[in-house]
Amino acid sequence: MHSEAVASRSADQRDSRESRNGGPQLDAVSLAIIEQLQEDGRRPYAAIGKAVGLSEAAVRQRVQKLLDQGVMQIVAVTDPLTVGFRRQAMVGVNVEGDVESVADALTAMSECEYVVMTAGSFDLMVEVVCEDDDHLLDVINKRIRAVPGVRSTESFVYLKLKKQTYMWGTR
Amino acid sequence: MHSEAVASRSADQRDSRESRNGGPQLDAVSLAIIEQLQEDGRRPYAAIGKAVGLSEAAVRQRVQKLLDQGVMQIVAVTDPLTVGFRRQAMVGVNVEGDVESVADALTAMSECEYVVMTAGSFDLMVEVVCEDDDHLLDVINKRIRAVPGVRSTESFVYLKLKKQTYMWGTR
DNA sequence: CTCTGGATTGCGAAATCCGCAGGCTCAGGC
DNA sequence: GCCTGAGCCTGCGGATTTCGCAATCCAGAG
Repeated sequence: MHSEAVASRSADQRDSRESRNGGPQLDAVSLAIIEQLQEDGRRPYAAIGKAVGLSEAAVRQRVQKLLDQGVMQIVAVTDPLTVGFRRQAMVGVNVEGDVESVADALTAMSECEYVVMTAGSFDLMVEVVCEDDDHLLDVINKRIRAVPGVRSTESFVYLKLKKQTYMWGTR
Repeated sequence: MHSEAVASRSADQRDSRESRNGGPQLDAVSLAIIEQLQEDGRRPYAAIGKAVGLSEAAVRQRVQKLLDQGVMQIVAVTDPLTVGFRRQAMVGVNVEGDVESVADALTAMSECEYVVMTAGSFDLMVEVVCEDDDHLLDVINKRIRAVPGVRSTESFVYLKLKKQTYMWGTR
């Protein structure tokens, strides 16, 4: 019962996307479903179906597939300050040797919330979340710098978080 | 709706010791509830209640309060690469004059997912999410650098996202 | 044309969500 | 002591949602 124009356009996007990253294809309907769940992760399937033009069962099946494929996850996110983590920092890391193995080592540390390999004057950027200054100092100087291959680090302690959204996939 | 509540809540508060904790303190039970919802944002209230030792209705009331207070939000999060945003970058910004007004200007840009004021060799760090290289180039060189007060920028283009968790409040 | 595999739909049963009334505890005022 | 109100929890019935499954649709291959 729904728009065939959307379906044909999604075929084009599927081809171009798949050639880039080989990941699972997302058509316009799945994107709309994700958008709904980015507004409210507990929105009922029937309400989502009404919004995107699908039956409740179809939405449920697609959501389950998106979760199984790891395309999205539905989770609670919190403001770190209100749950007792008073010090955050972005840490730029320079590596000699294999960058990926260093990234894996940092990924294994629970204080590292966010690890990304970058091009530029840093090889890695890492966001660390700590309870206080001592904890932060310990993580940066004793844990991160102790990883084999880490040549140097530069820290940017957070003073104020101005914006943090989860609207990936929309716009 | 108001999905940026978490970040915007602490926006206009200063260095009062009390306001640093932002909202209300969380007891162990609320923390346990958050932990449950960080594993699965759609977990039924009854199952959460069984895990934390509360009735279904009590869990429901607490969750609603945590959402209303902006302590947490339940949302779908995705890997930007799999939903069509192929270029991301962290941008360090140096500012002359009022840092906060520059931060507000960047916050208003939809491509800026994440804006934080920092101490260190950058005054601001901004995460930018774009569809392609042209888009990224345009945002950095034409939009960000055009903001009054921006002295210089340095970009770190993302090569590979290694870790992205939402486990704040656990550990 | 037929067949096949994937996606969607409809529907009944089970589970969950929701609002509300009532009970319990703890401070604070009289 | 006694009362009162706020805050939190529990129990419960009805409305809503989720779940599993069989049937249907549809495009593409043979």
